[in-house]
Amino acid sequence: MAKKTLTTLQTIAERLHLSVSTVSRVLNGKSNQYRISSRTQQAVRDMACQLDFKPNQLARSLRLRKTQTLGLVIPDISNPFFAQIARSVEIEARRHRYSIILCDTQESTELEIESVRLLRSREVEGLILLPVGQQSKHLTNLQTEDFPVVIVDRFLPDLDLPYVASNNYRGAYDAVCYLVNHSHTKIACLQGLPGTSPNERRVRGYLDALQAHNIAPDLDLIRGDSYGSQTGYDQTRQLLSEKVSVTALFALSNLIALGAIRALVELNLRIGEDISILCFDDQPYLAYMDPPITTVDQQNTEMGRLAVRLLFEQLADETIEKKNVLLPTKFIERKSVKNLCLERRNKCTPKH
Amino acid sequence: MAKKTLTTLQTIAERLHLSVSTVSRVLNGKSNQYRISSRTQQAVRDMACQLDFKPNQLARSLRLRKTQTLGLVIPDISNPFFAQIARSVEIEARRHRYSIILCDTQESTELEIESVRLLRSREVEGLILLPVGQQSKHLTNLQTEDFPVVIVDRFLPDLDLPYVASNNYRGAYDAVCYLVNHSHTKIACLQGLPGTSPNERRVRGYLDALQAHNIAPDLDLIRGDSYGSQTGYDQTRQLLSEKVSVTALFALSNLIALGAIRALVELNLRIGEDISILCFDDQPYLAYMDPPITTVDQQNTEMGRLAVRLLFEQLADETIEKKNVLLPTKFIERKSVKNLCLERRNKCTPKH
DNA sequence: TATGATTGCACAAACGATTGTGCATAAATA
DNA sequence: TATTTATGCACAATCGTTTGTGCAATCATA
Repeated sequence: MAKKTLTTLQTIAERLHLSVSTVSRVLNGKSNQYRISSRTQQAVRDMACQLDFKPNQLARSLRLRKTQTLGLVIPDISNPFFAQIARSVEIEARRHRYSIILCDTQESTELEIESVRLLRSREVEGLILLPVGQQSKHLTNLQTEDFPVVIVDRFLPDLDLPYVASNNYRGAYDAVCYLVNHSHTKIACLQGLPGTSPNERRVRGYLDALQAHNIAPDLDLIRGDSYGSQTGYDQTRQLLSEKVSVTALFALSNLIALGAIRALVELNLRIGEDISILCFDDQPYLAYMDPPITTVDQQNTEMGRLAVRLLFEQLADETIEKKNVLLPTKFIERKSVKNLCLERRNKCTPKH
Repeated sequence: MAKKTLTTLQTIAERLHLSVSTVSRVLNGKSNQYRISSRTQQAVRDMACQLDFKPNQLARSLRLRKTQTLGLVIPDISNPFFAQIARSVEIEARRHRYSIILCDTQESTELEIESVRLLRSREVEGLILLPVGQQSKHLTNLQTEDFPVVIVDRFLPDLDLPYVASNNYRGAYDAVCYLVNHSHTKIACLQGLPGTSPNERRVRGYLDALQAHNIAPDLDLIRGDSYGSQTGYDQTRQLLSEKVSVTALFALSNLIALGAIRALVELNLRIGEDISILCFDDQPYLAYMDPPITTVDQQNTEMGRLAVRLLFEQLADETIEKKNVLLPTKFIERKSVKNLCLERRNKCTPKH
């Protein structure tokens, strides 16, 4: 028997010969404020429980102008890096009794635009936005209209919105220093999507680290155009057919590394011996590869949590100054980088 | 300048000296039905565009009793297996102009109960539910109240709700046949969470495959109690310290496999040589391990898509008979299983 | 016994959209 | 010209909540 007539305040009110307002007040804990007798209170609560009353959040939100909902816009939820962030966002939001509407933009700016519009149409109170990152025009609205939003991971230079991201520059800088300290000088950089901030910052870190060690960067060693594994594979094959002298690969994402590794295996190159590799984004499996891959880990969980926290600060206090946060990365040394010459050890400190 | 007074139908109506109803009808394409002059139509459209009118979906949903929203309840969105399903659910839902409210239950039945309640309170039109899977009491409500829902991955025996899952039995059966055909007889089964349907079906497939080959199953070779990597590690160490004769490990999830692999490496056992391993859930990285791991792949994307499709069938036609779907798995042969004896090759067909 | 304070609740207006019905004015027909 | 029909829109109810205000009935006080 489907109970098709859903329970509302009205249902309860009628059964008890009360008004909806009274019922509402009781269930919202405003009994004292409005002097509802404890007999009535009990009756209302009992009936609500008996009928399994679930308040209609739509009506509530409409009236209150508060939806207790955040929008989460993400380029690809199946990417573990993003999924980890999504998880901590959801958990942190739930702690505040907020729900998450999820939009996967499939790395398409068009879908991103549509998603933001949709979410605003659904009256989310704020947005956690992981932008595709190559365009920002559509986001300036958010800025000018002062809509609560926190940008995560990829931020956009000409946009003054609060963001939280890894300190990609520093992470890359340190990683390359590590390579150099292991006597690598011919280091290829397998980059992700050019024009996106993590990529640009990492490339910059790569270049600066080289220069800090008086190694003239060879721009031809910077290859690639996406964070995916196919790029890693293609570029590695291409590169090694041209530049046989490369001794190390610096992959700017774990997927790129995965592709590169496949190429290396096909080329019968032993990782950590014939060629070294080091990549961004630690993932559980990287510790189990043979050899285990040395990585630059990002604090994904912290990133999500912090984003939500910054967003709530905006919601609570509209005049708060917009903060930007760069989270430190963590270098995880494993066995994929060979020390070419144990003698040589330089000091290494970043420029910025 | 924050435009704090948001644009509503009223705003447009006032500016044009029209009624809200007229504006609403124009924007909903009912101009002809209600004979709105084309001059008025144009004016309304222009003004809506000029003011960047975004219809308040709350109000709309409340009135229409349709939220165009589905709830997605998932045990752990950071698990790539679930994340892939989530992605295809989101994409398929969006194709139908539906949004997804995401709830991560953190593998807790309690949070699952709370989530279902919350989502119903938010008036989602249906649920895609990946249950924690060991309790079903709280889900019988959905059944008796005839609330649209599709269960994914883990289904519950005493619950008559439509589900979509992999054919775990067949997948496991085939996998074990493969092991047996490679002359393994001492095969350990590193299981996931007992009591959950995928686990039970896989274990059943494992047992049946052994018996089909006249190998008496040793129940002591079935170990473990969770889908995580720690279990894989612990159980593998424990097992190999007791049962040195085991020649192959059948891991019921990729994370379990990962843990097992770590243990094997620590024990200086060469995978595919000293010991063989085979696992459920293909993931990109498994092809890049050394050696590449042979797996039973599940059609995650298809699972998500199908779940949404079944849900929409329910929404469209309430009298439709509830379908259950088992998707075939795909065996992916790589190099982690050694053929102990090239001579021996048995025929192998499943019992069910 | 008036008067005032207190108790306990109901009425009604919002929130922003949709939609059945009604009512002018204009055009078409008799 | 009188009547019908068509045109073009407005009015008001509704979805389920929340909340400011009002108003009886009861109680305490003078």
